[in-house]
Amino acid sequence: MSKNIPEKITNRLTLYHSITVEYLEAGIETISSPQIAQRLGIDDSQVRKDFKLLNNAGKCRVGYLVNELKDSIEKTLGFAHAKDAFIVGAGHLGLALAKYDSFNSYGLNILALFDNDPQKIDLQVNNKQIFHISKLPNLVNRLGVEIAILTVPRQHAQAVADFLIASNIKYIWNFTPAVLKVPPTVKVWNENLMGSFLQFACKDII
Amino acid sequence: MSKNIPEKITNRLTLYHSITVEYLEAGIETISSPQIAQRLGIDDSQVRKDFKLLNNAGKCRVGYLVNELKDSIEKTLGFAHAKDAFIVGAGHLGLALAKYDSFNSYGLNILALFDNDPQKIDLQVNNKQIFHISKLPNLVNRLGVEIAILTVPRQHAQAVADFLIASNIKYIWNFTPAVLKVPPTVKVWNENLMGSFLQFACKDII
DNA sequence: TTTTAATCGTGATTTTTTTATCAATTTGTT
DNA sequence: AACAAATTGATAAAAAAATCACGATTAAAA
Repeated sequence: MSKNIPEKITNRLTLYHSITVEYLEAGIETISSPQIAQRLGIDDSQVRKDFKLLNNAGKCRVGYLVNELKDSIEKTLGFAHAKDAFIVGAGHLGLALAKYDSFNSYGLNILALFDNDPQKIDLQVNNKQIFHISKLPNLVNRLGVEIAILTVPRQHAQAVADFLIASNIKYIWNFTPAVLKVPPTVKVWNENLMGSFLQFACKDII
Repeated sequence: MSKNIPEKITNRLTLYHSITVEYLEAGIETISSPQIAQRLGIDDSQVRKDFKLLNNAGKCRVGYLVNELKDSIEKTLGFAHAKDAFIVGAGHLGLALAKYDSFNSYGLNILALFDNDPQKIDLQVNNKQIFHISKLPNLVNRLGVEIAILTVPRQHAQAVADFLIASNIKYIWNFTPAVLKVPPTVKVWNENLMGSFLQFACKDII
């Protein structure tokens, strides 16, 4: 799956996907590229070009079948290949992500949370247990989990990341503002909330 | 601020900024473009090109002064121009964002939260009060707030957005997976968490 | 002092992404 | 049945972004 689709296209595909979900719920069966383009404020030929990746023909004067479109986006983006992950840091953000059920339908399976606060240990969030961080290495190895979602405070981010790496975690989805130092064998994906906001803010809010 | 800096560059600038914060804390006074580039896995000439935007000369064989770099990134990205915002939806994600103090230093000032759950009304989070959503239109006008951070469940996203727009909100930072329908006078910034994850996942986790 | 190696600044080149264009097709309308 | 309008698919053109390449500069080492 996924011959390394560029970020921008992946991003647009997920937006198209959200729109297909909405159309299906509304009982609408077809959708056209200009409709989608207008909704997202982009060019309609861009939409059609993206759809070429999906091997999914449209029909002149009608558009695309919403359900086929949705399925092929899911197939192309690999929603089906569920990947297991741990959330590290059971603060509000960690809990919010644990409760975010969309993850599941997008192929991300949160198995458990970890924290170092004794008060939180053994609580359940959305059917996922919170463990003490010391239990992580063992569980990583037993369950073969490779992905960690890092939601600890910035000051602890690097130390916790080092611990995750020593425990065999291979992919870190980093929600902290720290820029992690990792060996080349480990991949980091920075969520960078502030960067996202500033992109927004710099556009035209002065 | 900001003569409309492209998204990608803004994003990199915030990453550079995080690194300068870290270097300052470690007491390191200079940093070179290859150092930064290696850390982020990008090309060093890219870093230097980005820095040209900052009007901030480096020194051959030495690099850039960390504190100057930090200041000019902050100036260029407009951290100083604080913008007020409301969080709409006091679930875990809303609370997490309300507690996220970095927002402040990046020029985003969260004034209050809103929800429709009577249990939550009047609670305080990080010195910000939770109001009933019905109080929002009045407060928007009294305080002149233009930005709303939308963290309600997907099913309610469009309805709440409509309400925000009717209340004079001009910018919506959308953390829900819904693709909002808004008039051209209103700007939406989609956070699109799943898109972000899939970009990560599609890279090489099969 | 001279040499060496690291780093900057920048122009040229390549690659990627976006936008524009248009013939062909299909549906609904007259 | 003929026509008008909307939409696809494909290609070409334009714009934007990333990478390469290299001379100039500077700090440290020989």
